[in-house]
Amino acid sequence: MNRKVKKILDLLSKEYPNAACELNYNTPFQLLIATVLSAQTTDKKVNEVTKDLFKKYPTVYDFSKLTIQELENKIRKIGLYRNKAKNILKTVKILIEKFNGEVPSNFDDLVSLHGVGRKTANVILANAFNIPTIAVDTHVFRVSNRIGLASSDDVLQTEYDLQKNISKEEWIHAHHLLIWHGRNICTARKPKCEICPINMYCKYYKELYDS
DNA sequence: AACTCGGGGCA
DNA sequence: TGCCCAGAGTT
Repeated sequence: MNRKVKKILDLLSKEYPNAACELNYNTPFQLLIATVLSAQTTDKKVNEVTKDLFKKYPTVYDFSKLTIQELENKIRKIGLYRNKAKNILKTVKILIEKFNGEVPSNFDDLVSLHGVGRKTANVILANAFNIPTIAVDTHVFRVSNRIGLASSDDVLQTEYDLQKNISKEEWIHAHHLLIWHGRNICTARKPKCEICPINMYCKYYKELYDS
């Protein structure tokens, strides 16, 4: 990892010691469901729904007994609930029929599931299977672009592949730091550059300051 | 590349 | 009220 990246992550870590993924789950399957649900919404909302859902339907086999209408009703307070309910039940069927009821632990199988794209697959690989990767969502992408850390998620992935000096846990923490930073400080509109702890390293802020 | 899904939170 | 959101699928 290059020096600038490390310095930026150190600063963020010091500034936001409690930044972390807040999704509630106990198993890879529950993480899969929670992550599919989390698209275009917040962890807080997802947890409100999954708390009751995972208590009554903890496993993939429990989910397989749900009808589409039942699942829609249970996740209705989250947006996009029709698509998500449909995708989840399709995925549950595939997990049972093709993957012996287990969540697959490789990228290609994960993205073959309904409702699971590149970002969700990486979240599952990193958090459930201890596999080095990083999920690039809109926040990570935006923050990375602004500070000149990377111009694409592939570059961020490469950054991770190249460095072997920090643990997976540290890198996942770094990932959550970037997301937290993107949601709260480095927002898409009206970013709070004046209180940003890493503005001295930021290409976006420098251009703003120069103009 | 553009469009759609979407209820709820917040200004 | 209007705007926006820890994406993915379709056209």
